[in-house]
Amino acid sequence: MSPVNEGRRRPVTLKEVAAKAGVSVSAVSLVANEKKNARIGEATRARVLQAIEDLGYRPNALAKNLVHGQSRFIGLVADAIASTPFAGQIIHGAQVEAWRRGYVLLVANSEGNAEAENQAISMLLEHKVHGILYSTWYHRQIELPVGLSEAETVLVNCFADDGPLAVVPDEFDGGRAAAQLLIDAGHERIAFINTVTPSPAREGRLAGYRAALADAGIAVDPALVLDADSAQEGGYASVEAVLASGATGVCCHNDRVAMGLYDGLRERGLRIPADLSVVGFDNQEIIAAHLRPGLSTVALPHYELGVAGVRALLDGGPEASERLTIACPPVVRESVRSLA
Amino acid sequence: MSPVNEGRRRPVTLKEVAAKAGVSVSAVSLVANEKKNARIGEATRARVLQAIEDLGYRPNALAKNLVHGQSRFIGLVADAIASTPFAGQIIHGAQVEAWRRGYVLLVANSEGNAEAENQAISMLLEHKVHGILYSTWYHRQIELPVGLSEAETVLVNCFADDGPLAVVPDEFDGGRAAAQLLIDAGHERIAFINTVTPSPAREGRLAGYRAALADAGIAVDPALVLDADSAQEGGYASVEAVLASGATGVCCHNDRVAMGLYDGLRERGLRIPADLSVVGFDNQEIIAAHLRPGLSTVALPHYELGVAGVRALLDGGPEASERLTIACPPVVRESVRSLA
DNA sequence: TCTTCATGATCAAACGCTTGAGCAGACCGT
DNA sequence: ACGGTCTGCTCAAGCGTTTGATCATGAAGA
Repeated sequence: MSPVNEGRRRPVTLKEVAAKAGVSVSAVSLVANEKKNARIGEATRARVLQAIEDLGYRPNALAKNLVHGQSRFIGLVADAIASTPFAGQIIHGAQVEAWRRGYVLLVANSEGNAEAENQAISMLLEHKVHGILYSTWYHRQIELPVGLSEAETVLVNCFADDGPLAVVPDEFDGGRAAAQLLIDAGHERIAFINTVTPSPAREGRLAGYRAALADAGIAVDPALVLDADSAQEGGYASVEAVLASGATGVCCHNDRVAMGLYDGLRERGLRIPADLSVVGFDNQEIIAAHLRPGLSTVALPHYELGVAGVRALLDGGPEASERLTIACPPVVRESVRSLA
Repeated sequence: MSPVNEGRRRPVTLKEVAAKAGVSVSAVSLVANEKKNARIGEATRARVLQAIEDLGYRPNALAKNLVHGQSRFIGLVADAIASTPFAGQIIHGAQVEAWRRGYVLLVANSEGNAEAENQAISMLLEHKVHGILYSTWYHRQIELPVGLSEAETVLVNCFADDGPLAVVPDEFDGGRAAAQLLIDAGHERIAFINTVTPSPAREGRLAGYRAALADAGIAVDPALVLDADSAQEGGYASVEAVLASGATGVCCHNDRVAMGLYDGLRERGLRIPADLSVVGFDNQEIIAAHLRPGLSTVALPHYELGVAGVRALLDGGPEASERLTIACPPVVRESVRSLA
């Protein structure tokens, strides 16, 4: 057995500490938890502390929870931990906030599989989680899994009819912010490459774009709203249309579309932002920060969604069936040319 | 209170089920767990099952664990859940394998902060995890956090001197596979853009590349091994050098470098793979699959690392201080031109 | 009729911890 | 000298389970 594998016997219990210190279990418990109004003499306290130290005692969180009738667990079920950094950011945000309040995250992923999902939820319930955060990697409407009704639930990045409180990104505001980036730079003919798959992102961002133009006194030309697949290929395929539209700037449905657009433009020998200003959406680090030129975009607040989710769960937050929207802040890089 | 918030009172216990069914707690326990050699009559069993159903009883996993003296938890500490999809894939792999064996993942992230990390480990220990998976988002050597010695540990995607068993990607094999992709296509003058920061990836992949060339009877020309920053910018900056080297194919230290290289080549009006064949490393989905043309690369087996980590933890696996290497399989797309 | 002996179910202890109640002794005031 | 108050600590019940030991019942075997 290697050196590092030493010392891993059965965990030390309160009882053992008590024996070693020559006091009762209660006394040790009192000392270990630094109970305010526990009356323990200095000498005894010191002896107990010493014993705890010597034995390397670690409280048993499970037993503690049992006594208190409530665990310090928060369950988080995600549908796609692996595929994108998005879920990771939600997890991270939830993690940090949960910890801050003395809670621990129990992570389960359902990877789109309904059965796995039910199992996951069952498992969370059996661990008597304080509540459950149900999250999706892209903002969408969901069918609420039945098991969820057994626990306090908050939906993160998704929502359901008649469902519990949902924490979602403010797509409208994001769309507006994206367009505003171009408007502020003096653009007036601004195209919008939207995705074809219906979603809150599709409708919300477009509406935001329209609102921004309207507010700026720019007429919304339907010819400037283009359809495309929401991946790189879609952006690439839209180059012709964008150029034909006579736009000087374009908002893309997401960063991947923008990336495809970059490719297509470059192939035609056009430069960004000299020949066309481009704005993305999502602020997907690996893309946005490293395209040439850096892509100005609007961030999807995944981390904040996680934080807000935990907060809503623990604090009660707004009533069920409501939506709590989180702002999508613009991120300025170099893909927008100022016409001023 | 909304409809979905109903019915969330204190969880139903065995005792309540027993009362409802008119039997003892033991009987219910026996039925609920389908104990093989428990002698319970058909009638009673049915009655109990009915009561369980009616009351919506869920066993309390915490209490179960208490009795058994061991929890079904596996702790996973990661250093960068949020930033890349890599950690997500490790988590996912670990999740799936843990579940398969009836374990649950307790995820903690340290985000590089030593104090947070110690807290995280403490928390895991207090929850009496069965073992801990300590993972990093890129393959590297680490200083083993002290707390880890208190639990069975497996390092994932990292290793330590005198540390516990480490599960890591086989960089050497990966480097070889990358080069082989070009060799098989008939290339003989193959460049290698390596990173400048020392790491197992840097040394391992290069060694693999050399070995592949040697095996193919191709002399290794030091002038073909280039240095670059390991992000898009590095690849972009290497274009000149690669072209000057007279190489017909190039292995990049990672997909991001390849992405930068794509950019640089395109700016010079050169086509991939017609003018230059490119091979990446990492198989970062969002990049590799969507570049134009699709990037042939070598996959980093993060998912498998997670799976193998859990397996090693639960099955004992090889001795401590050893390394378990996981293969990096090539992923063929369209960035390599066949010279045959 | 009186042991056996399955069968069906219950008892009670234990897991590690918390906590209100209780108890012995020291100290105070009268 | 005696009740009262404080201090320092222990008791014991209880959290929701599991499980080996135990017990009551009726049927089979002698």
